[in-house]
Amino acid sequence: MDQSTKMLLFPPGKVVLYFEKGKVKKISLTYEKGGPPKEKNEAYFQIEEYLKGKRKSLDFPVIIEGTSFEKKVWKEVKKIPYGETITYGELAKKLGTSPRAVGKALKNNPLPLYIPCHRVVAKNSLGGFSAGVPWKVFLLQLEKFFKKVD
DNA sequence: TTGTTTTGTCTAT
DNA sequence: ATAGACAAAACAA
Repeated sequence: MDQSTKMLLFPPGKVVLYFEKGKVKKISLTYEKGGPPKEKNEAYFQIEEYLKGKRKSLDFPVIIEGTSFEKKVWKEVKKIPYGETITYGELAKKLGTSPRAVGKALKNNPLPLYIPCHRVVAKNSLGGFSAGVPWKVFLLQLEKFFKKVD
């Protein structure tokens, strides 16, 4: 990881991006305070727009490292449309595996937001979130709010 | 509602 | 090999 910087919007904290060879390798959601990003690049720009509700999909160069199973899960998660949710069980069914295994893979997601694992919820509750449930709640509400807007 | 069992994958012995 | 941990779900009572 050769660079990282931070950005703050109104959310629970700030978003930190880690790069390698110019590609985003890890996205970290924290609860610290921080200012806007000092480094401007496409990934920051897109995430900033996303957090303002002005952008509904993220697409920038990333490096994804994980087991083949995890990659399979993450790929499926990336298909979930903005503002919509799916349950661990439904996702597991699509992949021919178990909800428990899906949760485990999502927990390991190195690129939250880019891989929108916040859109995966439990059948009768929110389910968990590696960065903490408040972030999940925030992201779901953000998308619910901006879903209708152009 | 609450426990208890079932479940696939991963990590660490 | 095998045992234990999980961002879950299904079931019994």
